[in-house]
Amino acid sequence: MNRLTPSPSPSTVADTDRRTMVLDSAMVTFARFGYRKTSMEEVARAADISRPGLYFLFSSKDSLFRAAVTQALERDLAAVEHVLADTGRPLAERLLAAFDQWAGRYIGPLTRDVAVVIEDNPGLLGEIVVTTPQRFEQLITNAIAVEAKVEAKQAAAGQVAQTMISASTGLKHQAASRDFYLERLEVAIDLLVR
Amino acid sequence: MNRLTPSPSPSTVADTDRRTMVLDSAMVTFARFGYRKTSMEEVARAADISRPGLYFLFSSKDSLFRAAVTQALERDLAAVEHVLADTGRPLAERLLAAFDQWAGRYIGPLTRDVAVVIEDNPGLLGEIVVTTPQRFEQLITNAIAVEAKVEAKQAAAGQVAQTMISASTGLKHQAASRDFYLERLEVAIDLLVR
DNA sequence: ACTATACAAATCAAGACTAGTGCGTATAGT
DNA sequence: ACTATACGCACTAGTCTTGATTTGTATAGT
Repeated sequence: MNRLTPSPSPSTVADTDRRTMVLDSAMVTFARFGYRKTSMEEVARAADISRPGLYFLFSSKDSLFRAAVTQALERDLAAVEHVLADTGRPLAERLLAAFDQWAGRYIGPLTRDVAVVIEDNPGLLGEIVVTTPQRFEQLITNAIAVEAKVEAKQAAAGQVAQTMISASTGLKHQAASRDFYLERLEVAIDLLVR
Repeated sequence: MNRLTPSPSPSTVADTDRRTMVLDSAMVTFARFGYRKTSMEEVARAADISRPGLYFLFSSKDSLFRAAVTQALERDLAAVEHVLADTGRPLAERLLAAFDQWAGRYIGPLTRDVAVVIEDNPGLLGEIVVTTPQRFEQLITNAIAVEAKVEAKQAAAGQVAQTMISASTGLKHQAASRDFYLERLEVAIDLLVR
């Protein structure tokens, strides 16, 4: 029906890039001012297109926001998957990098707003905000279970993953900087997968 | 000068109890409606004294709130200390009980408000809200260090304590019920002090 | 060592009104 | 496959007034 299904038209690739780029700048704008105080005018200006043009790409402010957040989360999850797949590196190292992609990069003074605007609008976003963390947990659990040699440790992989995620969540609230978050989380990971 | 210094008068004990009881009901009222929307009239009514009588005991709304929060935190910390001191019980068990006193009991639908009203008014409360958690961390660290037989584990006691607190903080945000919090934290503690 | 009553001053909630902003759509043009 | 312009509708922000609360204190009484 539209660009969600790949079409043979020659401009499809360019169109997809357009949407992607618009969603990127939209996410930044939403993060900066919050959902409510961000106008479609501002999003359009940031994306360097007209406001009606924006409505041509996204049917409403809601759906634009959902699409922007979905893209961001999906991208993060893909990065997490990619980092964890590099079995050449030690497990602890991969886990730290995975958590950094998932949460660490949203801790600084500016980037924090991204996490905030997502957590502030669960009603608008629907199930994405609950399913994506679940998929993240599954990825972490698998990465730990695969590495575990003893059976007992394999069974505990889920518990280790959950504890690690709780520690990460706590640190997200305690940490003022990405570096602080990473330092503390590295310690936590070492304690939990040793 | 006043009741902060023990006086030889025969009514001193009764006075202290009065203040204590007033502070208890005040804390409940503040938690229920928030600091701003709680009137001195309501606090007085809940404590079953007159409003001028309340001003006789506490010079202002600010100082009443500070005193109420301080007493609650101090009591929690004392309970934590007491639980940890019972060296007859296994370490993991004592730690779980300690965290339950510190955070777990403030997770349910009603009790949550206590934690919220404290976190919502850091400006009014001053340094209490930062020093008390530090003292809690110290208590946990000591409890772990004392138990550790190997030197290496003693050195890591601080790291274990910090990780445990981060997990607890994360769980406080993830958990809807006290039971969920306790189940997950028990797992975390077992993983960290095994 | 309080209670009951009262009071000035400050703060706050409610209502009404106005001006402005923003969403979604339509239309004409390129 | 868009841009430019415009329009109706809803909603929000700001302003003002008015009435009610609330704070802190004072005073008289027990």
